[in-house]
This record gives sequence, C-alpha cells and structure tokens, in this order.
Amino acid sequence: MNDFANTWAPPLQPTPLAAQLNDRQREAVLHTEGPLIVLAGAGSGKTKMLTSRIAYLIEAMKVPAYQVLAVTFTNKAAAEMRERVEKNLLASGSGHLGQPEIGTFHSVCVRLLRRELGRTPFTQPFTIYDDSDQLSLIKAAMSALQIDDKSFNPKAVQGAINRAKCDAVEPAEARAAATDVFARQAARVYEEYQKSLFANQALDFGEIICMTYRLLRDHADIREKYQRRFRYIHVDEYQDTNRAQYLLLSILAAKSLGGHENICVVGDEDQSIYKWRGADIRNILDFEREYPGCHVVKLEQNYRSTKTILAAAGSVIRNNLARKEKTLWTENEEGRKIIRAQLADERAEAEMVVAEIKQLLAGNDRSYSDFAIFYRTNAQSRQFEDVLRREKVPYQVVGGLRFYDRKEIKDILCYLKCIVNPSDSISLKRILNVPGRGIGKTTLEKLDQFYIDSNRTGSITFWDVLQRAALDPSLTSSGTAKKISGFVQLLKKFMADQPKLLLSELYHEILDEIGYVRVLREEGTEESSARIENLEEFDTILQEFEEDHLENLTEEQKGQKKLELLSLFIEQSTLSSDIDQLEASASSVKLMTLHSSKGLEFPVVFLVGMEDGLFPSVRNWGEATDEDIEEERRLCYVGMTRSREVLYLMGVVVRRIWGDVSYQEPSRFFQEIPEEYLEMRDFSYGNRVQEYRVGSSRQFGYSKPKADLTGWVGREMIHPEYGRGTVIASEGGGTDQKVTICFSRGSEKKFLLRYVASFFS
DNA sequence: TTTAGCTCAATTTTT
DNA sequence: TTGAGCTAAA
Repeated sequence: MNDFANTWAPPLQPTPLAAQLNDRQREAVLHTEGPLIVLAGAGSGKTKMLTSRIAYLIEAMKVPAYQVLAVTFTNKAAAEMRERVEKNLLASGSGHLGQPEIGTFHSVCVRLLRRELGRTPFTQPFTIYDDSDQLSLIKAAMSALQIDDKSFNPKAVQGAINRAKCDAVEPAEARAAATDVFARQAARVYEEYQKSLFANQALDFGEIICMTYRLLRDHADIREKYQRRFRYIHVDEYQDTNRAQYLLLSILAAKSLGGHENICVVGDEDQSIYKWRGADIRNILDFEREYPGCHVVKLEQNYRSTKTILAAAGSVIRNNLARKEKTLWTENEEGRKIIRAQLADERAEAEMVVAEIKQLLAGNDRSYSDFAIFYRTNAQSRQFEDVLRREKVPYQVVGGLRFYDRKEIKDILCYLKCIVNPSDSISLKRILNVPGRGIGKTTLEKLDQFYIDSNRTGSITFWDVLQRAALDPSLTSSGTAKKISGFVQLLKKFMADQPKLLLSELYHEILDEIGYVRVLREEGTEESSARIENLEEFDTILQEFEEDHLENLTEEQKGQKKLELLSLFIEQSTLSSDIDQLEASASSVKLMTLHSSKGLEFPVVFLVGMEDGLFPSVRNWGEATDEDIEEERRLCYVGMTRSREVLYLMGVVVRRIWGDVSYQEPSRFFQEIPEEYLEMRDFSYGNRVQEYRVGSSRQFGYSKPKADLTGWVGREMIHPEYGRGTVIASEGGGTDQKVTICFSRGSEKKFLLRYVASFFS
C-alpha cells in the first residue's frame, strides 16, 4: 500500500520514537533534507509527527538544537510542541546543544528584532500595539493629516493598512497601487502612521513580521546569520500564513537567496479559515511550484473521530473546489449517527444542549470537560451561559474580552508601558487622566495640537510636550500646568524606582500612588468590585511571572534583569490570547467560536446556530462569492472534525438578531450531508418549548434567506384554531414577514409569520 | 470638566 | 439588543 516505501531507504536507523509512527508520519520525519510539504488532515497526528521530527533531527541527525526552528500560530500550540519535544529528548537522555527555537511567528520575530535592535529604527525597547492602540494611532495620524474621520472610516483605513501589511506592501507601493480616493487617502494615512509608529518606538502585529522581513531582505549579514542559525525550519498551520510570512520564510530558506531549503511545512487547506485576515491559501496550493522537487507527504489516517463523523465532514468539504483531493480514513469505529435538531428559538436550543449534556453525564461516564459548544459568533454564547448558569453546569467561555484587555488591567499596563517606553504617546494619553486628575478633553486637544505642530520641525515626543507643558503655563493654564506637572513627577518617580523594585512591588507603588483601588471602592458597584478582583489576579500573575524568570539568578543579575523582565512581561501580555489559558483538564463545558476551536478536540461537540445567514454567514447576500462560502464550509469542516464521538448539529427557526426577529432557514451545509449519517431527533424540554420535528434534512430547499421569501411556501402547519394548512404565499421580510395559509378546511388566511411560526411542523 | 442621553453600527480575530 | 462614541447641558 505504501508505494513510496519501495524506492526509499531511511538515511539512518529509525529511532524508537519513529517506530511508533505510521508509515506516512515516519516518511515525513525521516525526510530531513530539502523542502517537504505535509498535507495533514484533521486529527492525523501532525503534532506527533512534527515533534518526532524535531527530536529525530537533534538526536539521530545530531543537528544542534538551536539550529531547529518551529513556528506556530498560537502560543498554546508552541507551548505544546515545546513540551512534547522536551519530553522526547528527555526520554532519549542525550545531551544536546541549546534549545530548539519554538514559538509563534510573532514571538520568534520579536526576539529577533530585540536581538538586532541596533539595526531597527528603534532606540529603546519597543512597545507592541494591539488593534485598539493601532486604531488610536491611526486616528491621530488622520487628524494630523486633516483627514475627516466621517468621510473616511478609521476602522476601514485600519483594515486597509493591515491588509497591506499582510501582503508586505509598503506605503509607497500602496500609494502607487491606489486607484480610488479611499485607497489614496488610506495610503497617505499608512505613510504617516508608520512614521508616528516608529516615533512612538512601537510596532503593530503586522509590522513585527514586515520589519523582520525587511531586516533580513536588506542586510546581507543579518540574513546570512539567520540562514546559518535556522538550518531546519518547520511551519505549522501553513495554510494560515500570509504573504509577508511567506516572504519571510522564503528569505530564510530559498536557494536563490542563499538558503538551504530545509523547510518543512505542515498544513491542510481544508482548515484554512483565516483568509479574511490575510491568510493566502495559495501559499499551500503553490508550495510545490515554489519549491520544485519538494517532497509531498499526505497524512490521511485520522485517529480522532468515528467513521460517521469523518464521512459526514468529508462529504461537506468535498463541495469545495479550491482544494487538493484527499480522503481521510480511520480505523475507529462507526460510532453513532450525527444528531440533527431544529429548535423553536435560541432559548430552546440552549435548553436542549444543556439537557443533553446532563443526560449524557448521567448515562455514561462522561465529565463536563468532554463537552464543547461551538458557535459562529460570540454573541451567541449568552443564551448558553444563561441556561448553564441556571442549571449549575460549570462552563468556560473562550474568547470575548481578553483578561489583559479589561479596562483596569489595560490602565495599569499602560503605566508600565510608559515607564519602559515614554515615547509611547498612545499609552501616555490613555493614563494622563486615569484616574481623573482634571486633565480633560480641552487640555488634551491643546497638547495634541502643540505636539502635531512641533513635530513638523523635529522629533519631539508627546512625553516631551508634557514635560514642557508642566513648566510652561502659557501652553494651557497655570492650574492645568500644575496638574500636568503632578503627573509628570509621578511618572518620573516610577521610572526612578523601577530598577529597585520587583515587578509586583512596582505595581503596588503605582496602585497606591494613583489611588486606583480607592476610586473603585468608592464606586461600590458590583462591577467595580469585580475590577478590584481582577487587579488582585493581576498581582498574582506578576508574582508568578517573576518567580518563573528570576529563579536561578543571583541578586546582582536580578537587578540587571528588571527592566528586561518588565518589557518581557508587557510583550507577553500583548501577544497572549484567551485560548492560551484554556485548560483542557478543567472540569467544565467549553464554549467558543468555531474559529477558536481549531486545533482542539472533544468527545461531544454541539455545533449550534446552523442556519443560513448565520452559518454560513455572509455579510451581503447579493455579494456572497463562492470563495466566501468555501471558507464558511471549511469552518464547518473544522467544527465537525473536532468531535471524537458524538456530534450534534443544531439550528433554530426563530432567532432574535439585534433585537429583531428573524426567520431562519436551515444551513445549506445540511444538504451536503447524506441522510444515512444523520438522525433526526424530537426534542421537547420543558413545556415552553414546542416540538420542532424535522421530517428530512432535504425538506428545506436551498434558498436565499430574507431576500428570497419562497422558503416558506409549501410548508405545512397545524393551527390550533384552523387546523392543518399549507403556506401558499409569503411577503415582506424581517419582523413584518407575512404568510398566506390555505387550510384544509377550505379557508385562506394571512398571518404575521412571527405569530404562527411555532405552528409549523 | 463631567455626565446624561442620543445615534449608529454590528462576523470570525491565531498575534 | 448591546455597546461605544459623540453632542448638549450642568
């Protein structure tokens, strides 16, 4: 069955490690020289393959560990890989040189940039701006350019800039390529934004990659250094790489640029779900063209799901045209059918999910952590949270507001950021009047105007402006100058004390001096006490961080490390996400978006809200392209293949969207699943929920919701007063949608759909 | 300068 | 429906 095995002999004896792999995985592990692409289907053991490969390189091939690079997209994936590689190496007991570099694209690049700081535009440790910091700076740039933010939406400009960065397009190129007014203005802002970004000694997420790329591209010595350093490159989730990341990898690996071409990329185009964020699916589809003669390995054996789940997911994804044909198979058992349910409304949907969870908990030896609920949008989580809370089922929501994005945490983080990097105008402006010290909008505007005006002549920071305003009452007023002076003195005190203090000590000094907790206590609301709790948790995080990093150092070393440590902490807080904190072991039901679910697996999965318009979700139905639908379909595939044993696909008839009642059509993806894999179920939990029995998955035709109202025509209902009837016409839309029903008793009546929706069978 | 009330917009979000 | 951000009044 393995036609490749006949022609190929491993260069070295397989290690015991390699012996635990299947033929294909082993093939990928042993192919260490030259370009390699591994098409790894869902659940095919690609992490196992990757970690074995890294261990094999270090152990059997005697490659110095530090020459191995592995990049992932999440900290969680990186941490898992690091852990498993370490375990492999530990098991073998061999001493090895240094550590393999395993991290996210961003963390690897940030480390490189910090190492080469002298070759960057930065003169001090840089700050990383998240999306909201970035938006603030874009607004500032627009105001400096006197571009009206009503005619040009700053968020749209931000989108344009970030798209350019994903494609490694620089401001000059963007300007040259601009064909319309918006693109031209966006390019202007982009240029101005870049200037102020560097003046702030700051980077945004996209720039981390782009700057690293430019650094390697423009400096032969640095390029050669890292080509030598990273001799074996591994890229996880390759289908999610964007153009800039692709170029970065090429520069390290491509022969034409002096590289070694020892690059192993692992991906699955069927799981590419970040096209909307710049991921370029061509990177994986074209890899073979970019690296002629590259070796291709397909991992098609799935170790995760039942035959039924795999077959159903496969029949969905087969409808995509932009993919390499591959067929997943498994030795796992047939398993039970996929349970499909159509509920009355989102409340009923949540009730049913929780009831099923309780039932399965009672019947089998399952625990809360076996269950996951996936939805398309975060807004859908509320109903589930309500019912789970009421039923006392422990749960954990992934996503939503990050811990570090909470107002109180961000405020304090901004103080820390300003201490490390006072050039950071965004953070300075944020904390200038937090907590309130009487420096309001008018003052800020004056300072800002002065900042913009004086910056035309030289490189003056906002911090310089503040210091000047503290001494010069003519800039504002004598009262205001005093207040600004107080703030400047305060920050200077923190800067002076920083080297003497532990992180947590510095944190307490800040809190005490600015009286943050006191202000919150005075509020005395539930919300403010939650904020105080978060601040306490932040304290714990700081202490733990410090313990982890200062463990083996002498007192003297500790002193030197403090500034470095503070920047490292700030960096980590910006580069970490919610999912990193997800504990698989925690005994709770997990709730998350389909996007967050990638890379995870659960014995029981509820995929909810499967309704056309919501999932697949398309912003403008008229403009829904096949590509958009294909990405949604991949999302569906990702969601289904997370499930090991039991999969529920659910949707509702009536959903309140933005306060409006909307009548939903079942997701078109249902039609793509053969009926033999599906089991229709009657659900009636509690008396408020009507039964929504669905006769057949094919009963609902494919239709365009809202715009096309024919979806209801032909449906049957039983009206409590008029009896059995069929829809013969429908008109209107949204809340006002009406249906004309012809009753078997002979009458014909018109109803508002929302009043009779529950009578349909 | 602060704040109460209004308008407007609104997917997904590894970093 | 919810929230963020802005204008008008205290």
